Amino acid sequence: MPTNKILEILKDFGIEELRPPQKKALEKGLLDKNKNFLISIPTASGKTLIGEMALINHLLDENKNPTNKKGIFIVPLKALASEKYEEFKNKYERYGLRVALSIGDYDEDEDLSRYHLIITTAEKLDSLWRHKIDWIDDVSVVVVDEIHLINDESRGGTLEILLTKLKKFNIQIIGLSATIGNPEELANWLNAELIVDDWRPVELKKGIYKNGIIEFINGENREIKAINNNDIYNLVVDCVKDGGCCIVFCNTKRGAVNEAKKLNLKKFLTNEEKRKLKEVAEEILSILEPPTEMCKTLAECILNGSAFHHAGLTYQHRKIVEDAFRNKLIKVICCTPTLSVGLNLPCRRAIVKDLTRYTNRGMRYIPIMEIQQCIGRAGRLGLDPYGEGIIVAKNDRDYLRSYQVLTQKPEPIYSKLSNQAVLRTQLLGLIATIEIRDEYDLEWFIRNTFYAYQYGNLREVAKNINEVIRFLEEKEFMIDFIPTELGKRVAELYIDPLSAKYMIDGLNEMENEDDIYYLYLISKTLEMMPNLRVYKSEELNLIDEMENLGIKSFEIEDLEAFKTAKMLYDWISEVPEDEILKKYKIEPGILRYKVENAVWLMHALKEMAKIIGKNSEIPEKLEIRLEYGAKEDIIELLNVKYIGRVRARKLYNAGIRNVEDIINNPSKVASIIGEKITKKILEDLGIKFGQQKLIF
DNA sequence: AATCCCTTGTTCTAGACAGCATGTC
DNA sequence: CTAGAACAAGGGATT
Repeated sequence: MPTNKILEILKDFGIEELRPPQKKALEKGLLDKNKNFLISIPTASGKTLIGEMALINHLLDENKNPTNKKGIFIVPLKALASEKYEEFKNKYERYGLRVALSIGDYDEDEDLSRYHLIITTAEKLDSLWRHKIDWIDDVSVVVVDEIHLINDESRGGTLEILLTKLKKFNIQIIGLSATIGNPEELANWLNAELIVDDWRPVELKKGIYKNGIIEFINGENREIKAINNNDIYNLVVDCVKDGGCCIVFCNTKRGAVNEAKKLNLKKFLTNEEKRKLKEVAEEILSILEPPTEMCKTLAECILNGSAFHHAGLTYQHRKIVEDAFRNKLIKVICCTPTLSVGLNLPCRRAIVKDLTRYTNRGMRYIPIMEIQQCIGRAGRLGLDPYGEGIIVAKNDRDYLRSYQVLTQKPEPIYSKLSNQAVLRTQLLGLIATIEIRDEYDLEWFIRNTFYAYQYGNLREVAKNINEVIRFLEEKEFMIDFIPTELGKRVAELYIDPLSAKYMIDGLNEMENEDDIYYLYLISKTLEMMPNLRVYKSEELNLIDEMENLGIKSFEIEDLEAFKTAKMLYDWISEVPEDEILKKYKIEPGILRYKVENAVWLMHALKEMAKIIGKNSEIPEKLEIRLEYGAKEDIIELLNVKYIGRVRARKLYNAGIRNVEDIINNPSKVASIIGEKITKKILEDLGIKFGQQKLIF
């Protein structure tokens, strides 16, 4: 497809002129379908559009009709996938392209072969691959957003293996990356043309704030009027009173909340804004019934024109905060790294409060790349004359580091394939899908990884790999590179083989069938880490309870797993959410996250039980109970569409205990949960019953 | 004896991907 | 390498 055809399509969405990096990519042969690309340019400078041009080039023909080739767009977050899905659907369905979203908890359609453009995550694509996708040969282009995530300790290895697999096919790969230290290396490995550029649509002024003055890297200085002795407050007010808005990046959730509390901007709000903010605050309080402490704090901040944003918020909370910020109602968001990746949420002034962060190896500097991505948030196209990225330096050491961060190039990225958990999961995946059938395949595959490309010497990784291979063989996931039934199933379930082994051992050694024991088994897996912290005062009680269940090991990790199991038990016992949160000292978002993981792992445990011939009924029940957070007696009601834990409990207490009761007492049901919903439920059931009759 | 102030000790720390089933005239 | 806030506990002085 010639370039001008692409430009014509872009005009359909109002894009008249390309930006410099986009032009550069075209000049270097982006539309040559056999040429891979690595695009390393700043946030918000039009990376995605480069990927889109490549997609259009493959998916549409001269007459703007589908070519029936496939394109895949890989993003790092589910939230981002949903956002892109909506965007692409709006843009490309008019040409007859069928767009699908395929992420963990949501599938557009089981049969993705009918779609042209698939939006997904690396893990999901990997998982699809394990379930044997038959359409991979139709794929002719893959765009990988935030490809530098290959550097991520826990998830990078998966992306790397996926890319290594994709490279074997005749597929054009377009990697989109933030600015990184060693783009050449990554590009060479990908056999890709490299585009590096620092062009930005809005100028970014980088500066360090110290002693009441912002010193910009370009030499300018700006004195900040001190209203009080809170540096962040003064910086925020300085921006907000000119009609701007800010994002403050913090290194802890508590820090983000505390900063947000201190930023009272009432003085700068119009009455109209105050009224609307009140509505937003009420919306926040309506998410959870009753509202938790966190909800109340957030609502109070919002009345002041500020907000916090971190993993403790539920998705609904986050969405409300993000939207209110986009609508310029909320003037400042104090956040953890939740906002440093992905999401399009620009501001006029991005403030970095902390340069270090606590890790499992103690306090460490936050990578230059991450901070550059944070400050890259500054500058709203068409709204701000320029963006300001400011680091707050508390002392001389901070000042030096800030200067480094703002002027030096980011760290190089490194393969994280040495991560044992990733290696176990990935090698089993490759063996289960018969992509690796013997030692030669294995060696050949490893040689093609980024790891091998970077380190050359394979001796170190060979040791790791042999260990994993031995483990897989010993635990009967495979015999002589032939996957066993167990191995295949574990690969499909997408759990760490080590977790599968824990589960199987646990099921075999089980002395009783208490619900809590099953919850304990899944809490012991790596996938559930980190577990809840156990305080000294709790230890003896926990050990006591564990002994009664026949658990014999009382390492601190075991106690933590058991405490987590107890929390999950409370969840499925319908203990009110706010009570659970208080008791275990966590926030709503974290509870949801834990529960989501637990549902997945309980499903895996059920499958493990089936495979080794153990009772799978209890895990099956627990899976449903975890999903809804409910007791056993209302499971049947929960299986009915439109009935969740609250409606089910109401109905149950009123004597409606199963599907039959619903059908026989529609008016009673309607009086409890409303007529509209009852009608919907009956409609749904009617169809189901029709099908059942056919079977009889 | 109750209260207050200051010092010392202790605790705690970011984020977020993955599974589904169901046989068959 | 590259921490610092928040809170609890304890000691001593003051009222």
